[in-house]
Amino acid sequence: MTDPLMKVRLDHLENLKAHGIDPYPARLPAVEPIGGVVERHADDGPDEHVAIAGRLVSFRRMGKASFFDLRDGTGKIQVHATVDRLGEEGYSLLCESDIGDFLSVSGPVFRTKRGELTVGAEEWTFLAKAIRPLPEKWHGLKDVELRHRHRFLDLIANRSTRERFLLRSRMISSIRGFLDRQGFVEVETPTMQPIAGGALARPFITHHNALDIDLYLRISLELYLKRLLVGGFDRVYEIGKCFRNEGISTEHNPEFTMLEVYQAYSDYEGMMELAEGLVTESLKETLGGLVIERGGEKIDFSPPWRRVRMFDAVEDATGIDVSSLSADEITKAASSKGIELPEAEAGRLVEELFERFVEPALIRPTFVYDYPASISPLAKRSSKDERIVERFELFAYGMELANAFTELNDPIDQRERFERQQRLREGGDEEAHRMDEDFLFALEHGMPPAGGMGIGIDRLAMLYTGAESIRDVILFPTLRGRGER
RNA sequence: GGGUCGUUAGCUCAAUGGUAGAGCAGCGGACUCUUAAUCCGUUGGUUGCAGGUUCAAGUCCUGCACGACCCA
Repeated sequence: MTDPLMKVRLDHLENLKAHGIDPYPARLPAVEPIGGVVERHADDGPDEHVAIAGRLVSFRRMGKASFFDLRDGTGKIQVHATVDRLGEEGYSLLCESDIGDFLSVSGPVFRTKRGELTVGAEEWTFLAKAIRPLPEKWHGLKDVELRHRHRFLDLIANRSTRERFLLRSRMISSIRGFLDRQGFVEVETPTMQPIAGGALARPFITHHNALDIDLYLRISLELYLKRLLVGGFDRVYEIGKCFRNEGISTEHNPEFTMLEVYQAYSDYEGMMELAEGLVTESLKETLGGLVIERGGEKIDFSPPWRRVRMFDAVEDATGIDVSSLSADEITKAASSKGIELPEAEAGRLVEELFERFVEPALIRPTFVYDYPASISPLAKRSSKDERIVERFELFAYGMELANAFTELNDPIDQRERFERQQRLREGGDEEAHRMDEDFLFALEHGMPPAGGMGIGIDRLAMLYTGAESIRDVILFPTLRGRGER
């Protein structure tokens, strides 16, 4: 509390109290949003009195008269204060306000000589004191670390940050609207689960004291939503946080938001259509068009989107025929082209080649379909080739946006897949899927054929907003702790 | 996990190994149509932390913390 800038503000606070003014009153005069006043007076509005409230964002003091700007969530307006109308004491107390304080003001609306819409203050009320200074008004807050660590300051100082998160919010609303109109039911399933399944990833672990059991934070929504398919919810979705105990990058945050949708009596082709419908509708609603420009490239989302088999995409990019699905052959062929691959099972090798040589080049929206069964333990096998599953991932701007499949509803095959995953787990693969008897119990009661899809909401928001890092579309991204602030 | 870069006043940024500076904010003064207000004056620093080299370190070296980007 020795900070001199805080000292000044605390002195101002004490001075308010000395004049009988509560710096943090519980009640305030009735006010209306600033945006409404601005809108009504867009061109020569009514001659009226208004009452508004907001944060003091700039001050221009000129002796016995002053201008200052108040901002609330809807807009900003200039206020004119004079000794004539407020009296010596009222005026000088008002002028002792600091940038960042909250005030309410009432009086007539008028335009200055320069045409600026202004409220002539006849009365004012102090609403809340800020005892720390706000970031500088002109250069704003640029330090990336501070912007993430103190997002509230970023939101105050940088208009574009506010806009970005408003856009994210509108995007999610439009997705909800689209799914609701299609008859999908929104549900909520457990965040803390006895077995974290539905994806291949390391979970976070926590402990419930009263029950004395370990619980995992969910890594996907999948297995509970499929239980609901068994239960008769034919069209369900959930938008919620998932947690993966993995590294952090421009595309990964330990907690992130997923949309998962399940539709009975559909399949992965139905999911492709659903993806196209969902994204194009929400793009139109939030951005007003289907073409967005990212990194100097125009990306057209007009359907239908390109579809390419995973094996063909890998072969096109590397010249390696991976359709044999033999780890030895793939490793040898890669090696002859100077590509070193880790020792792994064939499906993993294909995935590795895909991620390295294909994914970054997928700029326009593309469905990559038909994946190795070995890396997709929850997807239904292709009727043509049992080593392949009916699965696709959607890519755009080099990012994975969605993952979908024809859901595996054969409980016997599902049990075998889990058993295979368990063997990988015992072999040291921490990301392999766990055996989930409770889920199998549900499947054994019969699950309708269905298509299911997961969409990374944060990634989609990156695409919509043009953000280069996932941290720019998450209000409070995960950061390492700091001793003090 | 590896590599590269960064961290200087509340904020945005300067400073050949040689006295740590500017703008904005703040403080004092002038000013009743300003709006990045203007004019005069002025305060403000453990240069991320800990060591080392040197007559001398914000600057060079080592380690650590935090962050950004790239790679795995």
